[in-house]
Amino acid sequence: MLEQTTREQIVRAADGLFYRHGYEHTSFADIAAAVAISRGNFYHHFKTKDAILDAVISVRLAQTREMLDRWELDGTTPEARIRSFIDILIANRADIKRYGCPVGTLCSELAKLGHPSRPEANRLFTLFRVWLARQLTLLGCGGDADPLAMHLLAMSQGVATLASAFKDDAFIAAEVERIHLWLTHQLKPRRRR
Amino acid sequence: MLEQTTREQIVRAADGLFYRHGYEHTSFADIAAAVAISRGNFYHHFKTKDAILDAVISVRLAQTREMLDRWELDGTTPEARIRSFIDILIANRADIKRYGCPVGTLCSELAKLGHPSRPEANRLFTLFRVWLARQLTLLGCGGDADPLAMHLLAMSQGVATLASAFKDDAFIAAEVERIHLWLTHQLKPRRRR
DNA sequence: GACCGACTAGGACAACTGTCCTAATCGTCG
DNA sequence: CGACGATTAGGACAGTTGTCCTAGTCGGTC
Repeated sequence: MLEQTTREQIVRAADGLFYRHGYEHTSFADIAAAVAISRGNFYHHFKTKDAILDAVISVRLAQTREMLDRWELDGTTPEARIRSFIDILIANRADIKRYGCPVGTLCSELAKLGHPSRPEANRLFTLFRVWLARQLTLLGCGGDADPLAMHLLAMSQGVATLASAFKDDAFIAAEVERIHLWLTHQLKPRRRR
Repeated sequence: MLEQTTREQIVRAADGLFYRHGYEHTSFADIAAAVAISRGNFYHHFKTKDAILDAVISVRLAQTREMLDRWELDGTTPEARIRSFIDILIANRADIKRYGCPVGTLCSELAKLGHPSRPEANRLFTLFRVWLARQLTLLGCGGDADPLAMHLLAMSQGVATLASAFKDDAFIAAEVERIHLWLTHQLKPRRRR
């Protein structure tokens, strides 16, 4: 952890810059400056800008899988795990207010650029989608699990977009509470049947 | 309508390109090529790229006001007007699947660029926000009108983001139905009190 | 000590960016 | 007709972009 290879440093710096400034608005020079290496050295590790993007996406995919696994272990019930997902809006609210959701904004940008790595970025969404659907299936949602997972994803994306536009903490808190309530209402009737 | 000034043509072309390819990814050359004029002529109408963006935003603001006014006239009840808003997700689904919401994606991009016109772009959101809040107030939502308006905006933004990522018509239809249902449930208890 | 691959620095390269200038053309009005 | 402002074309300009090359340094292996 203390010692990082140059390649890891590059990916980490690019990850942050892509999130904060966007993929296209981040140049080779920006990343090289952030890591304090020369552009020549840079080229030795990554031949093209797209290659860096691919590396960043694959790191994000790995980190997301880790996070979902952690929630799987820490949450005693599927319901608690889903609530972990909902609460990232609170935990990351400072960054979300400034730069939006890292997944949503990246996918949106790559869509507009018509970038070949777009499908790879979308897998970040799919990761959350199937994980949420699995938790919902465990709760007995059956065939509705996937639509409900998509609905949860959509709500969190919407909150992130508006939180970034209006920079409103109270709005985030209110929406998160609303989503928690929605989940409660969604589950209660199923238990009684 | 048949005869357009060069300036209007430029703004219209820039509007479309900013939506489809993003602001930063659209160059002077792209816009000039779309209107089939020289870059020199271009400069005669707009001194800077930011000036074009400002013109595009102000046109979008005007068009949005027009649309809201039309809904105001066409919708016999506040409820019907709100449902007009919800249904734009259906009406514009083809573009939304490809490029996302014109308002949300522009605001997100300008946020990452730290662009000075960001507040102006956010006014697009505010237009919808206060309009929805007014309709909800008319329905007797009182102090909850603004939070409910924000919730409606958030849901539509979330649907647009995921629709663009997954390109799924059925998802859009299901979410729109869900939002309509939410509105119904939101209003019924208030009428009885 | 000789050697070799991994790593690094610095800069070259053409293409493109937004910006700006100059000269020519156009339609309109006196 | 002559004059004038609005419009247009074409290109110059410096700066930046992603890409690539060459030369040098370093650490470890025969």
